[in-house]
Amino acid sequence: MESLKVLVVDDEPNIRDLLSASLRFAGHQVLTSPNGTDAIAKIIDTQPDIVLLDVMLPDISGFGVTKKIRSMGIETPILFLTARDETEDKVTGLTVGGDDYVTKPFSLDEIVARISAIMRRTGKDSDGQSVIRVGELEMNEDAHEVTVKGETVELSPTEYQLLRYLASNPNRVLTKAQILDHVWEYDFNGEMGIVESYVSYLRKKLDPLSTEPLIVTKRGVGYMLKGPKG
Amino acid sequence: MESLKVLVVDDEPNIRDLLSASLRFAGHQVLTSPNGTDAIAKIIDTQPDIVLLDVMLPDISGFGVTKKIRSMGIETPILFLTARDETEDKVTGLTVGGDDYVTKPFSLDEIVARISAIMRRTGKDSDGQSVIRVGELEMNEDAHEVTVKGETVELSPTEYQLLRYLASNPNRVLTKAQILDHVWEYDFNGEMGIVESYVSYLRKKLDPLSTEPLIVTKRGVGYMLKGPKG
DNA sequence: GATGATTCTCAGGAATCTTCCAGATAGTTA
DNA sequence: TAACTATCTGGAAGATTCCTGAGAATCATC
Repeated sequence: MESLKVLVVDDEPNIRDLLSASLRFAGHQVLTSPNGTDAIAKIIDTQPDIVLLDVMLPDISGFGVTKKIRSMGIETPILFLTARDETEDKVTGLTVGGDDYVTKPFSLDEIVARISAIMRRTGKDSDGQSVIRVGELEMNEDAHEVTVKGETVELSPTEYQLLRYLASNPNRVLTKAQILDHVWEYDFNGEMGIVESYVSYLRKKLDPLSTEPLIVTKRGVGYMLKGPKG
Repeated sequence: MESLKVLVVDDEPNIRDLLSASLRFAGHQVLTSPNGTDAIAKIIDTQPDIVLLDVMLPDISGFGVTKKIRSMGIETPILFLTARDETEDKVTGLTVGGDDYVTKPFSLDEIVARISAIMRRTGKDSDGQSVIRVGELEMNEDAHEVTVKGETVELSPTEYQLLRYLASNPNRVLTKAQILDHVWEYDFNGEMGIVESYVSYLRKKLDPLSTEPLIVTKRGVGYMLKGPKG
């Protein structure tokens, strides 16, 4: 995916920083805004490619921001950030067009994936690839479908996210800390042993179908998804 | 790697000196700071390329420092230093973006390697090469994979670190004392005989694949990794 | 509500790694 | 050649890391 101009709107500095760092690292240009009024001004002013918009803002709600800019003919796609307890009905009404939403707390990997999905749907992503291919493994992002040598594999949401993170970084060792930070929600405060458990789950599902083990353990370092020419 | 401006933040003078000396020797420009407040000021003031940041500081924690500077839009990558026991459950959020962490006690070689890795990932390293090549030996830093004449060799963490140190200084004799200081953790208080053991382990794994012995003994001096034209 | 899937923790056991030791080997000096 | 020293290497104890099954808690679905 090419570089995008992303506007992050959230009143919590922690969330803004988390997303800024992550998106900048992914190669995007990031602008931030702490409230609705400022956000509207920045959207008009800087014309971002996509807006990450918290629904609950101190002044104007994310809903209000959307109405405002849409009424001005600005069609920038929006990825809403909502608290989990806010009713789904309220949110689904918002996600017209290419928009989408994620619930807090989210995982960073999920945000990046959703942004890619939106850019694909709105056709603003030139080299948009919805299929991740690593050797015998294939992940169809649109269909959320995983196959190994053509055989479909059923994965739980967390399993899918873990595999996507590994498959996005083939032939590169990822530490358990990195995996935890990318795949699990940012407020997860459990042990790193859960990564081991999920790697175990994935292996049990994937390895029977592949000719050689896909996920290799680098003892003392982390895990790596082995691709061709590795 | 070109010369970097590195800020070392730790309240223990020993650690600061250890890292300073090591990084200066590696050709970097080093600044130090004993606490969080001073660190924030120095980061703003001097704009270092990377910060080595102890998590446990007398005033503001490493996390606090990170939040502060990130909220000011400073995206300098951070390498966190954490005690082993305080880590396991608190890793979440540490490795966001280009950041990384190492546990105390660490080995100096590991610090240098991690810095290189971060610089490669954040693209601030011009001649970023993740592969060390010495004659028939090849070390892929990303995959943590070692090959001799194309054949893969499985190494334990310590074996890998030792070989990396040797391979980073080809055709140059390294004393056992130097090797201990660079490869083993700074609080290691065993004998130098362990270097002999590990050299032996490496030879047993590497020599069967190479056309001539890779590691040569300079009796009374130390060891040397033999490269071409050596 | 009931059922089943999913997430997460925990603990035993397996596998690997680190470290030390001591006897074997090889190089050096008298 | 003999004695001495440095190095090599196999073995073993102990520590660490990883794997995986079992079960509790939570969530989703009917």
